[in-house]
Amino acid sequence: MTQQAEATRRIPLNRERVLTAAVVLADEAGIEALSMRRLAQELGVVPMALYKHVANKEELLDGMVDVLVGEIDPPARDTGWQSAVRLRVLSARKALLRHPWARQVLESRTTRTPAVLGYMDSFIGMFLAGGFSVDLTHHVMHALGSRMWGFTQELFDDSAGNAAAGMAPSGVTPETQEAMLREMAQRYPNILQVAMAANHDDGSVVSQGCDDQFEFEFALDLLLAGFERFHRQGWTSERAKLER
Amino acid sequence: MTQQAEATRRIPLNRERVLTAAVVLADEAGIEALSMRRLAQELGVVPMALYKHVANKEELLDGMVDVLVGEIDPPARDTGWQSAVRLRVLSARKALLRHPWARQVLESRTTRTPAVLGYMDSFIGMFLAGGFSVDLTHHVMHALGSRMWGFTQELFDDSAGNAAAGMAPSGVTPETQEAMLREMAQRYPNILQVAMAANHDDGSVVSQGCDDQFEFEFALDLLLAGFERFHRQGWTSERAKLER
DNA sequence: GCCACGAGTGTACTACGTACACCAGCTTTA
DNA sequence: TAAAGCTGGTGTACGTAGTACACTCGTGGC
Repeated sequence: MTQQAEATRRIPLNRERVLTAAVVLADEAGIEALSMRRLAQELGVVPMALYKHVANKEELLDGMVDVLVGEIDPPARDTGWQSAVRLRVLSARKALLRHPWARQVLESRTTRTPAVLGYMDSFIGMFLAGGFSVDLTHHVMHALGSRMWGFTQELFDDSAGNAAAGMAPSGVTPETQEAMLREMAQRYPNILQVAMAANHDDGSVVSQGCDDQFEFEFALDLLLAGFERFHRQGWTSERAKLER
Repeated sequence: MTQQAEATRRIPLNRERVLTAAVVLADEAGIEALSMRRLAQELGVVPMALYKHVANKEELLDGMVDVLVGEIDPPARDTGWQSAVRLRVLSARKALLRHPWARQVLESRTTRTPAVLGYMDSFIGMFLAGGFSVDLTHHVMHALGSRMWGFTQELFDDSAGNAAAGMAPSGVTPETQEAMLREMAQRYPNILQVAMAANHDDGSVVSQGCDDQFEFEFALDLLLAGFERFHRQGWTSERAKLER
C-alpha cells in the first residue's frame, strides 16, 4: 500500500517537469517565492533532487526563459517585414504578460540559451527577408532592444501618485490623498500634469493608470516607421560605408 | 591610546557615508558583492550599525540611485527641446556607465524616491517647455522608457559568439573557436551575419563587439525624430481627442 | 545473482537580511 | 551636578537561501 502510494506520487521527475513546475510556481506565487526548496516541496521531493535535472538555479531560470520562448508564435509568413515584426513582438508581449516574472528574469540573464539565440536569429531573419541591409538590421535590432521581447521598462508602472507616496491607494484616507496631491502639485508639477492627462476620466491621479498596451504600440510603431524610412532611403552607417 | 585609536577609526557613520561607500563597493566589487555584511566590514563597523542609517537593504539601493541621479546634469538652458533632451539623456548615460550596477538596480526598483521623481519631473518639463502637448509628452515619455536613464536592454552585451558558447573568449583554443563558428553559422546564420558586420575589422565574431554608444544614439535620434514629426503635425491620441 | 548506474535523500556548510536586547557616551534638563 | 533620555554602535540569534558531498535504493544488463 505504501508502495502503491509512493508509486502514485512518484511520477518520475525530469527536466521538463521541473521547468514547468517552476514556471507555474513563479506565475502563481511570484518570482521571489521561487526558491529551490519551495520548488522541490511543490514537486513533493527533496531540494537536492532538483540538481539531478538542472545544474543550479541560474540554469533553472534559463530553462524557464526557454519555456517562455516556446510560447511565442513563429514569424508570420506572407506578410511584409513590418507587420511580421509587429505581430511577433505583440505575440511575445502576450506571452510575457502571461508570466509576470518574465521581464525581470529576462533582464537578469547574462547567457543566451540556444532557444533564445534561435528566437533572435529568426527575428533578425524577418528584417533580412524584408530586404534590409545587414548593417541596418543590426542597428535596428539594437533600437528595438528589449521591445523585441514585448516589454519596455515601465516608468509609470503604478500611477505617479502611488509612486510618490510609495504605497497602495487602498487604506489611505481621502484627506491624506488630497494632501499628497497638493504636495505633488508643488514638487512635481509636470509629473502631475501628465499623470492627470493619463487618468482623464475622473481627474484623480490615483486611478487605473494608463493604457500600457497603447503606450507600447505607440513606441513600437514609431520605431517601425523610423526603420521603414531609413530602409527606403537606403540608409547606411558610416562604419559600413567605410567597408565598401 | 586605545581611545585615540578608536577616535581615529571612528569617523562617525551617517547616511551619506553609508551610501557613498555602497556605491564605491558596488562599483569596484560588483553589485552581487554588495551585502549588508560586506558593506559594514568595508566601513569597519558591525552589520547592524548600518540599520541606524538605512531602514533596510531596499532603502540602501534606493539611496544609491539617488546618488546616481545627483550625478546627472540638470537640463541645458537656452536650447531647443530636442538637444536639451538629447544632452540630458547622454549625461545620464555617462553617469550610468560610471556605475555598472546602476542598470540592474534601476530596473529592480519599484518605488520612486523624491530624487527620482524630481528627475522625471524636470525631464517632462523639457518637452512641455518645448511646446509639446501634455498628451504627446505622456506618450513620448513612455516611448523613451528606460532610455531616459541612458540605457537600453543590451541584446548583444557580449559578442554573439561568446553568448553562444556561454563563455569568455580567453582560454578557448582557436580550433574550438573555429568549430563554434561553424556551429553558429549553421544554427544561427542571421545572427552570425549581423555579428560579422558589427565586427567588420577582422572578420571574427569574437572581437571587440559593436559600438554601444553609436547604437544608443541611433535609437535615441530615431525616437527624437519621430517625436519631432508628431509634434509638428500636432498629433493627438484618440483618448485625448475624446476629451476635447 | 551480481553489479553498475542514476534518481532521490540527508546532512551540513556558508552566506544572507534583519529582529531584538543591550550598552556607551553625549545632551538636555531639573 | 546628578539624573534622564537620546543616539549610534554592538552581540547574539533566527530563518531562509543555494548547494557540496556522501549516502541509499530500485532497476536493467550481463
